[in-house]
Amino acid sequence: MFIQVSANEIAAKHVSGQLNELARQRALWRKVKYREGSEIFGEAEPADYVYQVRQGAVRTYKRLCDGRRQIGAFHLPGDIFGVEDGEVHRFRAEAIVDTNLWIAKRRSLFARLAKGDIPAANHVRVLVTRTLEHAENHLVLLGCQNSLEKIAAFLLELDRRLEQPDVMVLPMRRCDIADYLGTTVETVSRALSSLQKERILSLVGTNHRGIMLHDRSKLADRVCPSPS
Amino acid sequence: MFIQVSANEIAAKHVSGQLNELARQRALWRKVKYREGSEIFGEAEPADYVYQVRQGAVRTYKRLCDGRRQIGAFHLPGDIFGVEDGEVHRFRAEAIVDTNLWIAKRRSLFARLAKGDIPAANHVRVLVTRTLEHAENHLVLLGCQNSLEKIAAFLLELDRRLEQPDVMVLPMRRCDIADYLGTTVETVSRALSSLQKERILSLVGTNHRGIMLHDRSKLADRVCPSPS
DNA sequence: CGACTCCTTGACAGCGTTCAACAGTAGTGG
DNA sequence: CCACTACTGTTGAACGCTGTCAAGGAGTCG
Repeated sequence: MFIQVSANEIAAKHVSGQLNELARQRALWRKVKYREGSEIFGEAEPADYVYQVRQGAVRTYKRLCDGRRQIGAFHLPGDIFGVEDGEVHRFRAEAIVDTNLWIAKRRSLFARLAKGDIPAANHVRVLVTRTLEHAENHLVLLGCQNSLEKIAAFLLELDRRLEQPDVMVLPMRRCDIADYLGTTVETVSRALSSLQKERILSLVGTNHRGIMLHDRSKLADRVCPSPS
Repeated sequence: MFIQVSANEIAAKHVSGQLNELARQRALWRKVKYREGSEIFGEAEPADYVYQVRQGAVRTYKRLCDGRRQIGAFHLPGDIFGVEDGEVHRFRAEAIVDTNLWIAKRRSLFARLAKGDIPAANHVRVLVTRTLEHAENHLVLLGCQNSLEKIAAFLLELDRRLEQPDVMVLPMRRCDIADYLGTTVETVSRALSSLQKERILSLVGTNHRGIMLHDRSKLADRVCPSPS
């Protein structure tokens, strides 16, 4: 759901043992490239494949009839997405930047489930559960947090997943962040500027896609941890 | 996630075949009663049991350190909840009113998974997937909808699940609705009053817990459907 | 009856959205 | 090389939705 930018290729450490096992059987997987902005699968489309990001980044989202959009997750190198229990996808998936994926026929995977392939079944359950856990935390963020807290939580999560790089380079635009956090580009921009004024971070590079965190503990103070 | 109020006992039609199969094996299940407001399980507590609502209603939620609360779901008669893939619960569960549950030892269920009980594994996957699907729709509601749309969506979902009763009686308080929708009691109250002024619904009964929908299509106009 | 809880309503302020203008960069073509 | 366009992000100003605070009504319970 977050970005791997410090390295373009996925790092083995980011793939759990179980996922590794699932992905290791390369006979199942096929390589596919998607250009920036192109659709990987649509909402209510048949869920015929399972995807793993190798390079680049993916956003999954739902859209309301009047154009409003809610991004459910960002998928980064190593992440597996598109695993559904039903016949169709409930989200639309697009490449945020030029992206390389591995895709696997879903039927071949589910055929193994039907045959009683317990490890395969467990893998699917783990993947779905991980997705659920992320969605649950996202609910709290959308329902309880104000705009500064949302941005802080977003940055900290990103920072954690990238293992605190010196500079994290966001592959997504401000409007993607806004639609992920349930706010607007202007609010995202103002929050980042505000944090920069407080010397908590620096915005660097083209379009300020790069972010340097100077004071992670101050940033953490801005977001309320989940346990009561 | 919504309330069964027209009948106190669960109706068979509300339990899918698969869930029925899981629940039918009563040898596994034990009956437990919870008083209004009492805790069924806590956040980060060991997930030793699986629960099915027989009578009453349950809320599951997370709380931030300063007291803010996000209700993830309401569980009604027939609903199974507390199924986790990990060792601990990620939500806290409380009885909204006096509630009767059936509980099953989780280990006995997961023992069957480990032994290669494919139907049992599928049941768990279906349950988790159903929870995920609800959470995904909830994300859109929290991230994209304004207060009137949230209330309208809430009411319509409730109405659908109750199969359009003449009067639906909410087991939850306004503050529960507010924390479910990411808003406040006052906003919930104002939205309901506003819809009543427009003759779309009537509030009846003690504490206005009863709601009669007069014009479901007008109410549906208030909420934007998900497909683009 | 009094105390309590829950809900509603009003007044007001503030956060965040909306609208608008502008800066910086990349890409294109003369 | 520069002009032009397109795109992204930033910032300012004004508005409005929603949160906050406060008061009061209605029902419940001891």
